[in-house]
Amino acid sequence: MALRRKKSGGIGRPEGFGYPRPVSTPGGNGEARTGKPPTLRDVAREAGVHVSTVSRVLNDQAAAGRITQDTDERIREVARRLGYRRNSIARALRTGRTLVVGMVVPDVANLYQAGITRGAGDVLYAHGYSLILASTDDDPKHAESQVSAMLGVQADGLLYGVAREDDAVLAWLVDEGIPVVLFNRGAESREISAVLPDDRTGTRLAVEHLLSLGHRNIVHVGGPEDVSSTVNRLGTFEEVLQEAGLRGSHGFAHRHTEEEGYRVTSDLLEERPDTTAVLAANDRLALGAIDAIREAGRSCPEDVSVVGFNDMPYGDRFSPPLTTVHISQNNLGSMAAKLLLETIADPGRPAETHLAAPELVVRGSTAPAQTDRSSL
Amino acid sequence: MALRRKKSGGIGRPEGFGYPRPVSTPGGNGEARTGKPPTLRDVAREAGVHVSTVSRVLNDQAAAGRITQDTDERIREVARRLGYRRNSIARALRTGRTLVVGMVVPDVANLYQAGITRGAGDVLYAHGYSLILASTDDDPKHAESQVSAMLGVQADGLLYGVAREDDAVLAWLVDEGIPVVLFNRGAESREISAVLPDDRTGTRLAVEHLLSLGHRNIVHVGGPEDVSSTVNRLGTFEEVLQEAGLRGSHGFAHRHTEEEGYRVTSDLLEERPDTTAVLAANDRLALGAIDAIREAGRSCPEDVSVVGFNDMPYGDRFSPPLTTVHISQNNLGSMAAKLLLETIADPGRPAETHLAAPELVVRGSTAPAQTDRSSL
DNA sequence: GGGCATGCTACAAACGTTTGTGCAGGACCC
DNA sequence: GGGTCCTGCACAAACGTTTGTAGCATGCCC
Repeated sequence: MALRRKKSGGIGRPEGFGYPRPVSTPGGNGEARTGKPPTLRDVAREAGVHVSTVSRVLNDQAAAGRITQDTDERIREVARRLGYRRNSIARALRTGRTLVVGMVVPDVANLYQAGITRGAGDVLYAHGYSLILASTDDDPKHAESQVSAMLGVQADGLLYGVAREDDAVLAWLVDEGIPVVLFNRGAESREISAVLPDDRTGTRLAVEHLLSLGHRNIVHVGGPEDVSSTVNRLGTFEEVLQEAGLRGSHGFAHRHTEEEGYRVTSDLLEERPDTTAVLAANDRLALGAIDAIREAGRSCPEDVSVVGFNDMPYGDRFSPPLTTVHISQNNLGSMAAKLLLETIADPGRPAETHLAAPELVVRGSTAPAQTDRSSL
Repeated sequence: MALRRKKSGGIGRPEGFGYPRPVSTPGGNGEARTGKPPTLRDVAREAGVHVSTVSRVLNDQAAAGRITQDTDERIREVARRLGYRRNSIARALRTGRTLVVGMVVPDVANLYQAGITRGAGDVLYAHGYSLILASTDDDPKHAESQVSAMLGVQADGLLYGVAREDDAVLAWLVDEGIPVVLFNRGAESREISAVLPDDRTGTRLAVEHLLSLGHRNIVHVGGPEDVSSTVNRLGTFEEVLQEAGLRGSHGFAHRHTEEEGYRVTSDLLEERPDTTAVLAANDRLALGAIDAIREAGRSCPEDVSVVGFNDMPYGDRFSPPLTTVHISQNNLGSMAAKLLLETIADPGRPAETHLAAPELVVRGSTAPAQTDRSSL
């Protein structure tokens, strides 16, 4: 009762605030305002025209001067007075388009993802779309139900950020013919558009940085084995090392969490005690790596350097500040959104893959290798 | 073409993966699969029954044994075979409920908010609802358009996390009679349910901690003036100080950002150079405060202690690790979601306000006050 | 001044569901 | 063995839009 009863001044505010009020101004309209919101029919009746005319006017479909200026204005005025708002459910049913897109991310509570969400959301909203969000915990089992929910609301397209190598959910999506663009992680298929970080360039930057600091015993903490970025980053890691005549060890984390970074790094450190640098596939893993290093009684960056990937927010405030590969989250998100919008508009267009340019940002977690530890 | 053409094995995966495939198995169904997804009518025709029967079966409305076991099974089988999925747009049109709720947060890219989103999302999904998300940048002007978009998709209810004192958008929402529950920030109105951090208790904990460390010259960095938590936190700050026979200065930030925290703290430090502790209304402001302290040539916590509020993720990794008041984001989010669900189910229920219990977590940004600075 | 083009608006059929009600046939009771 | 009740399903009317097409004026041309 409390909610429905209030008609104005609901929270004790003065009259005349600057926001649009779709409901009629008190006393401004003839028919008593029933509980139901006004429909096209109501507006039509009040304006003395047919609903189709109202529909066209309100959709700016007046096209080639099909409707009198006068009628047009009258309809708009009535609509405003009645507080008409289009029922987009009905519209969606009729047009087959919902103007909703779904976005599935590994973890909403991850800062890096949040930036992408932000970038995507901005462009989507600018185009009149709404964004529905789902978080899978980076667990493929969750992905299926989340995606199912999105198809449930008849999303016009999907932004899919949790692709795996043999991704059944993704296959399903493609099967269904719904527009999808991948972000963060790719799929082998070239038939799905994607916007991804440039893993290879980024990793090369990172490894070369480490090499230039004199590090020779470098290990790599990879992400889940069946994720494209893991594969690309590991591949490039080994490649660059090989070019330098070196070899590195690596391990795989099951998930992109600090705990996993800790676990994998601990193992690696035990296996290769002479390690002086670790390249993590992701900032959170890097954080875990730093924990492991400390746990092993060594320090970062004095004894072992760490470099991450993504440049998550606040990375500069950590102790030590994290050296990492920066990817513009906002750009990545907005590029993905734009691509999806284009795909929705023209489902037949060929898929394209965009690579977001990486940038190495050197901070406090990397330092020159101790050239001669025994001399200390 | 790329997207729509593929019918199976889209990304080169082996057959027989473990996920449900709503589309028919190749060759499994008689009628050619046209472009359009199957409807209730298709299922009905195939199963030789009326659509209403199919509808009831698929909605488990078979109620009191109204439908034969046999018919029931046959319908389900056909539905599965045809890959039928309910068109929730049509359903929403008919039922007037969309099973979508909107959530508006100040900033998606804020970790603290992300945790709340997470908590809310989990319970919503568990109840078959989808979550559409909007971020306002903590700018009331954005809020209006975002909320409008949510009403546009006919959300069944709203989780509103950006309430201000004279919040026109909120007033509008209440006017419209749409179920709303506030989180993070309250409104004066007792007619809207809310789940909020217990600002008073939390602030008291924080100030008492500072006092117990011997601090006597404490300043407060508040948030925007027209936000409930700002008012509550400032009020309690002054109250506790007064009980101790002290007085503190304070300033207001326009937004909850590091930049604003920096600005306000700088001003405060200049005004009261003898300050030895700052209580910030929020962790991000606290971070800015630390910046300001350093900029002023002093150090945290040695010269001046800082305590934040919220306990944002990674607060323990900052340098120095942040002493702050912990609020369980997950709980807060899930409580808000539950409350909203109840309100949607019964719009007439009286509003209730829940307070999330705070907990002081002492880390490295606070230290005992230098009892006698001049003696050093 | 009649026919024709043209400008403006109304008609009506969808879109895919849900759900109150109607109607058979069979079982049960007396 | 007939009435009554239940069981199991079908009918049809919405929900609020959009949009192809029809229709009716009016103005213009010849």
